[in-house]
Amino acid sequence: MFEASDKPIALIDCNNFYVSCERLFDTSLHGIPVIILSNNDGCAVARSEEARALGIKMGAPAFKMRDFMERHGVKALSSNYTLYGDLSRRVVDVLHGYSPRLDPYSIDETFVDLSGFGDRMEAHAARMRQAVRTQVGIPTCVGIAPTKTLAKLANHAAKKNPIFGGVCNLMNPQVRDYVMDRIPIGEIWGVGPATEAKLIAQGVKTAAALRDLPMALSRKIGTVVLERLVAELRGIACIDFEDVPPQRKGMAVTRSSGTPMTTFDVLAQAVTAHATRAAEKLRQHGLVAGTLTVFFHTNPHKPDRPQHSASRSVRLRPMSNHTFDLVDAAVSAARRGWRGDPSGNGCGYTKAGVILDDLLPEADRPAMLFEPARPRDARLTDALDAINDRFGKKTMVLAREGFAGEWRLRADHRSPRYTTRISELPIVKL
DNA sequence: TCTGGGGTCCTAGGACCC
DNA sequence: TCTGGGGTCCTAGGACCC
Repeated sequence: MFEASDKPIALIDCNNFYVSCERLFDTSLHGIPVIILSNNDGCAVARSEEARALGIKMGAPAFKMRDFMERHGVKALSSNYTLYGDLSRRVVDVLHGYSPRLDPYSIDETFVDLSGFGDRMEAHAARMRQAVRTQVGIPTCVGIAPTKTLAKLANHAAKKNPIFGGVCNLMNPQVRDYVMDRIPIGEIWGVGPATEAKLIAQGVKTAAALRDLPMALSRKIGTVVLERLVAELRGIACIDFEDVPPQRKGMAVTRSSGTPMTTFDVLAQAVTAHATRAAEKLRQHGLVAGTLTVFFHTNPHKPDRPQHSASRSVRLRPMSNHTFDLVDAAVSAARRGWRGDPSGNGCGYTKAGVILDDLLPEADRPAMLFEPARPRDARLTDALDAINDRFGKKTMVLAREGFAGEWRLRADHRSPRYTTRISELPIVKL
């Protein structure tokens, strides 16, 4: 019924991507421990090898390790997604020269179809790696295997074990067995903490042991998801190679606020800003949305304080990507979820967001039997986008959003947007 | 005595990923 | 004082229908 695949898939993954991006423009960051902080400078989302060696964990809250970082000379930077996104695009541009079929998976990883290269696939992968290194400046590792899950595993091995020289090829069953015997299940793509605990309780500890788990048992432990994963480990491809990106299902703009939001007015400012940004993103992608959800909640890390969370959805009819439609819907949804004492003071919400669902290409938007008497004018959003594109984000905003930005986040240590802002270009001194 | 069964759709919540 | 943001997929359970 299912056949083991013999088509090689490569996964090329950038090493410590965010840190590597920063190091491209600031050589003083080489050889020292560096971490990149999440939005709001909250916790570590990327670490250099040196930071890893110090034991700094992914997701570690920054304020708890301030002393530790000072003692060990750890440099912390705010994240600069504009820069990372641009460099990511450049990496994919280079990869296009190495295979006709690419499946970009995340900001720092791309699956590459290597079928047709035969015995030369390893050498080809090494050249591809070198090209990214010299043309963009980012170090990478490559894993090759017959399924995506095994390619992830191969990539992991290439990163961990210098013996592979940056390219680990698991097309050979003997090499594959050797590696799988040594990889703990927690490192496998798709095995999170919950599944890991269940498997260990069953005595399953390595990738090889999971591969050999009977299918029926794997389904019992982790539904079809785990069953599929076991098949992938056996070399049976269950996760498609997607060289044309599928239609996206949803889109979200959510932010923590620098200070807790205690009045409806401030919450409405934040929600207005998020809905405005969500509308921009829709238009950039040429989409319209059919459902809008607003949520907000208090700080879950402070269980001793009063907690409240709310989520309200509205249908957008007609489906829309117009800033005014989305802001109207979002603010009225927020009002329905708002809970405050009689004087209007709320709980102190620390996070709010706008989520859009039922996305459709603008051209496929269904016509309404009764269109609104005065449809929103697209020329207005065109002008808005043109101005903000030319003069920078948030040059023009709705008054409702305000400029005070009591809810706005911190990013005290962000590096310049070297490659996407003329005013922030690096300066070369001769 | 005995009170249907099968199907669809929607939503909330869990798990996982980077 | 201070703990990210943006996604996907799956399941269970309720509402509803005939």
